[in-house]
Amino acid sequence: MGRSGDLPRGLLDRYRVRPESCPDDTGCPILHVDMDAFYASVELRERPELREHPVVVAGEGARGVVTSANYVARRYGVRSAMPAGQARRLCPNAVFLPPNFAAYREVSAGVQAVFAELTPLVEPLSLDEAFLDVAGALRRLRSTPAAIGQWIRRTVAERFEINCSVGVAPTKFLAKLGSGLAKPDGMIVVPRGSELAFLHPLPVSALWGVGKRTAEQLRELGLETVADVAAVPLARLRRSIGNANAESLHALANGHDDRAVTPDAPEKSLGAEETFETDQHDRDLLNRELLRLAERTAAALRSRNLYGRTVSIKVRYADFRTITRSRTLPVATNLAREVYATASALLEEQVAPGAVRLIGVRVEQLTADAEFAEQLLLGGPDRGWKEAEDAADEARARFGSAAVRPATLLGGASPRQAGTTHGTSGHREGRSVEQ
DNA sequence: TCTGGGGTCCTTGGACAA
DNA sequence: TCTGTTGTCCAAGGACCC
Repeated sequence: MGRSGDLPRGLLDRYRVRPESCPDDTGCPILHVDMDAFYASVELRERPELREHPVVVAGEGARGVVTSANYVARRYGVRSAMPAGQARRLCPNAVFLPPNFAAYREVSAGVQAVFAELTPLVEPLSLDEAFLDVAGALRRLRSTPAAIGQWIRRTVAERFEINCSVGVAPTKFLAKLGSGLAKPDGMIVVPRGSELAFLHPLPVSALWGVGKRTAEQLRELGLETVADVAAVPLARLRRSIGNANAESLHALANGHDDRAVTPDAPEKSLGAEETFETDQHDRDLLNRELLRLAERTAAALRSRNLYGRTVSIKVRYADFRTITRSRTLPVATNLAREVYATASALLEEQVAPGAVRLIGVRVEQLTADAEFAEQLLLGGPDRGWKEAEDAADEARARFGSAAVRPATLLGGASPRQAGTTHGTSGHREGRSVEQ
């Protein structure tokens, strides 16, 4: 995907792969594969009669947002991350569907399996996109990067009835830009040696890490294009946007990006959050919601055999002001009871009363090393809780997630609308169309 | 228009130890 | 003993990504 919506496509035709021509892909081992309008495309597999209609996948309820829209809906101005109400006004005849993450995960796993047929060097970024490094596979496959890209596009379309776009380049950043610019259903090769010619006409928003705020700051410096950023003295950039951001943008703008494709990056944090259908003042209700979110987060930790040391809560007030408060525990945990106790204490001690629209729990400083935590638990007062939560996980696995719930949650309906809960994958695709 | 949910990374600033 | 420096950890917030 990438942020391709505002990029000058006309300049890029010479990089596009066509049946009759392909740019030189020598020295371009990195592929970025990105599904087109992924969630909407998965939905259309089940509802092919809607293919020519505008279709929008959006969260239900008054506060839902668009997570995906097919290209017909995009012609009406529907964009991902747009409030669903606004999308309805723009395109009243669109078919609105609630997200079905289980289906998206299933298709995503199938697509990942296609990648695995080619190379072990696959780095998934989300359900709908991944980097592949095919350098080591070229000889074995007796192929070229561009031919592999075309094979992926053909195979994914045949097996899953979904189109994808591919960028082929010497670096990850350029491959990702390429796939975004190739959309929909296309492929772009950025030949080695053409990096700067490809990059420099693009607007600063094309750079990885430049969002709305940073783009504004760059504009204040008089920088409009990637070429401008490449030419500005690094010290001037540092003063404006900070050291790390400046160095990263300056390097990217000059075509430098030596990041490798890394298949198994460890997770740094895990969490869950919920936006209420209506703003909530009731502290008891907020506490019950914290318990529900702590349960979800701790179960996610245990399913990955991870423990976390820092518990943080997030509260968004009705005016959208957002605060976070965190506390680091002496010992890492994956027990809902401990996560909840810490979260609840943070709420009581550090969060001022007020109308709350969102509440969340997150666990950070993750480790797979259970030794220290286990030692303290064994024989200690918490040992029974660990066994109880392990048993609860087993029961959920056998009988479903509703099989085991804390007593305080029984009968206490969430103030969210029914059917809006979901798993840990809250990914939205199609940032390219956000503006 | 009125803004979800899951994440990562960076900056700033305070506390504390060496 | 006092002060300054440096490094590390922690906490909070912000920007960004999908």
